[in-house]
Amino acid sequence: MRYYLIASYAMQFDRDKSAGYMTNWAARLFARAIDRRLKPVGLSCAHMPVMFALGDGRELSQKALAEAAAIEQPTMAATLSRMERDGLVQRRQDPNDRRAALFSLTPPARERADAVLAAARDVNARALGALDAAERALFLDMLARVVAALDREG
Amino acid sequence: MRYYLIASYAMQFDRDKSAGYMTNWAARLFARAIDRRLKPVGLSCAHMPVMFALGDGRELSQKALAEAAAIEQPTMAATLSRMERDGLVQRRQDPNDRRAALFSLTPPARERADAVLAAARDVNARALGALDAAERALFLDMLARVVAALDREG
DNA sequence: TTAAATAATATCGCATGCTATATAACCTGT
DNA sequence: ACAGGTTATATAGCATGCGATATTATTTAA
Repeated sequence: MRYYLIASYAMQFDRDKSAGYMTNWAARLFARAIDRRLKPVGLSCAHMPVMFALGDGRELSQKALAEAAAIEQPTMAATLSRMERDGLVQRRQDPNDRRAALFSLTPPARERADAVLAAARDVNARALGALDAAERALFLDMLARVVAALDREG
Repeated sequence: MRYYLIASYAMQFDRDKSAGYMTNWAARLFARAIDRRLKPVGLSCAHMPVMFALGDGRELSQKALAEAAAIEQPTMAATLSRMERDGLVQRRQDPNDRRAALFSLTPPARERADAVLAAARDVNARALGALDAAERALFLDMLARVVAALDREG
C-alpha cells in the first residue's frame, strides 16, 4: 500500500486567533461607528484628538498635536490643513518661533465639541458593553501594554 | 471675597482611557511592525489576508476574499489590482459566472508565503509578550466580543 | 418568457496614514 | 559672529480604507 501527500495546508491561518488582525478589525469598526455619528456634524474620527487637545481654548503647535494624537507629523499636517480648509481650526504664527504655528479651534468647531465627546462615549460604551466591568479596565490595560511593546521597536 | 470661574476644562479627555483610541493606536503599530518586516519581500499588511486565503493553491472570487478579510468590496478590488500589477495574483474568469473572477497566487507570491506567516507570528509574539498566557487568550476573546458588538450596528 | 430584483465587479472621490525628503528658522559651541 | 547640528513645518508619492454609484450578468417571479 502506498500513501500520497495530497496537500500540506500550511497556510491555514485563523484570523480570529491573530491579535494583529483582530485589533485592526476592531479599529476599523471603531472608526466607522464614530464616523457615522460625526458625519452629520461635518466631523470625522481623525478630528477627535485635535478637538480634545485644543479644547477649552488651548493653543498648540502642529508638533504638539501630532504627539498628542500619536501620529506622524505629515499626517497631522494634512489633517490640520483639511480642518483649516473646513473652518474648524485657525493658525497663527508662534510669536516666539518663526518656524512654528499655533492652532486653535474656531467658534464653529467649539460648538461641536459636545458632539465629539458624546460620539466617543457612545461608541466606547457600545463596544465595551460586550465586557463586564472588571474586564473593561483590564482591556484598556492590556491595550496599553501591547502599545508599549510595539512602540518599543520603532 | 469674590470668586471667578476661570475655565471649565470640560474637554479634558484621557486617550489612554478610550478603548477606541487605544485600539486604533495599537492597530497602527501592528501594521507598521508588519510592514517593516514585509517591505524587504515586497509585501505589506493588506496582502496578508489575501495570501492566507489563497494559500495552498486555493482560488477565490473577489467577493469571497473581501469577506475573508472583512473589508469592503471596493477596498479588496483596489488591493487585488495592486497585487495583480505587482505580479502577486492572477485572475481568470469564473467559468460558472461571467460576472465573477477567480484569483490565485502566482508562483512568486507562493514563494513568499512563509515570510508572511513568519511576520505575523513574530509581530503577534512581540505584542503579546506584554501579556501572560492567560491574558493572551482573554485578549483575543475580548477583541472578538468588541468586534461583534460594533459589527452588530453596521 | 420577460420584467424586476439581486449579485459581482468596476470606478469615482475622498480621508487617513505612512516614509522620504526639502526648507527655513533656531540653537550651540567655538 | 558663524558653521554645523537640530527642530518645525511643508511637500511628494503612495497604500489602504470608506461610501456612493454604475455596469453587467444572473436569478426570480409573474
